[in-house]
Amino acid sequence: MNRKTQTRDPELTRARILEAAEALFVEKGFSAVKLSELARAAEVTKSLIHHHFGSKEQLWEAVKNRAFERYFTAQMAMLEEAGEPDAALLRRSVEAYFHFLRDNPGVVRLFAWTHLEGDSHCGELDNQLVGAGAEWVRQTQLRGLLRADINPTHVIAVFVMTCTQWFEAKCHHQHWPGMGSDEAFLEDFLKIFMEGVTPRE
Amino acid sequence: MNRKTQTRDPELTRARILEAAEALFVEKGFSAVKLSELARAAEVTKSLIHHHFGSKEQLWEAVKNRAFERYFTAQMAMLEEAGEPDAALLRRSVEAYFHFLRDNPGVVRLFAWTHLEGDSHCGELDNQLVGAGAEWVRQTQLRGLLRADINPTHVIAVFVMTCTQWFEAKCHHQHWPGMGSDEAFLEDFLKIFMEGVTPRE
DNA sequence: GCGCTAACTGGCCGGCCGGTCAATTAGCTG
DNA sequence: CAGCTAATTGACCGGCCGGCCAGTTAGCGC
Repeated sequence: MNRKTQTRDPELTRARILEAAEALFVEKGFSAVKLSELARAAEVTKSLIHHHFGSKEQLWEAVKNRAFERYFTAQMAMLEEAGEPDAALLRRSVEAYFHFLRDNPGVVRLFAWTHLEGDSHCGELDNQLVGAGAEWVRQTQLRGLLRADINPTHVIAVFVMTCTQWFEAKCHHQHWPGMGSDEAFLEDFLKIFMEGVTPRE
Repeated sequence: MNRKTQTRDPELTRARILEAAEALFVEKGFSAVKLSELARAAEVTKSLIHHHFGSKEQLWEAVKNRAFERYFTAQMAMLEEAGEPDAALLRRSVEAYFHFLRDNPGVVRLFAWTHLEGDSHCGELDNQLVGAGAEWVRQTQLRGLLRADINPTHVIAVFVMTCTQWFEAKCHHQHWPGMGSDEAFLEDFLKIFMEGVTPRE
């Protein structure tokens, strides 16, 4: 509580570097970031970055790991407080995921950079997330509350991908004629999605 | 027909540079590409690149413009050979778009890089594409063949975004447990999507 | 064939990139 | 308080980046 008025504080230094690095990497991607500007932004010498993280690449890995860890634990927490597997749960999951991405634009961009690098690490990370989600869908299908003729993983994938792309490509489609707000789009997507996964009477 | 055995051919040189540049930019993004490697790949001197395109930035713009032009005209062609506005047309449009992206992975990656740059140029380009598509949806809604309580632009957006993200984030979700092939996913997506936009009896 | 334009070449440049290193010193251990 | 570890500094490095320029020459109009 009282500490950190010292002149040296390696943990805080690491944190400052990580913070500045995440902001810059999120904005410009790995190769467009210069260590010099990063050092300036973190109010740290370039040498300190190397001292704490070894190289630019290793720092990039550290930034990604930290961010994806946060993403993962946040999703895991949502998952655990879920209730009975039914259509309402699916709807709430979509809403929660959409709003999580809206509130964490950095994660969305990090995912995008990572995809372009072809790095599949982030995908492996949420294997159990998707696995659990798909299992719920399957159970809901068995209870007759969702259409049974659709691969449960695909159900998860469809809403994850739509939400992700909405925020990832915002600059692309936000000026399309007739395009609505975040909430208006979410509502329309849910109309289509929920109707599409619900069994006919 | 016979020409191009000459020692000089500016058009072919430009084309060679554009070709090599597109391949490299698609793979690595703007800032990770070095003019030296690009020159080597195009079998051209670095000076020649500057001679024909001015700067690295201008070359990047030229590459994007050319690619998006191709995308635009291809979509426009599809649009013109469409028939009566009904649900079947919508389904065929989704299939056509999905397969176009599958067959043009470079375009998908260029879009992704462009989105991360925050460049909205590509979005403005297909304003009329989306406008026309939304208008069709609206007409189909008026004829009672699609649900009328959904913003037509959002209908277009949902399938465009799902298709795009499927290919953009392939490395992310291709190893998810239970994930199917391109065609299996498309089929399931169409089940959800078409059912979701069709009016109840 | 003559001359002009522009395609093309090779050498060069200033700057800054990521990274290293030796020296300094704060802060903990005993 | 001594002694050690590691956080921190600033000077420095080789390499290569994007870009420039003076000079050469192919091809075309006249």
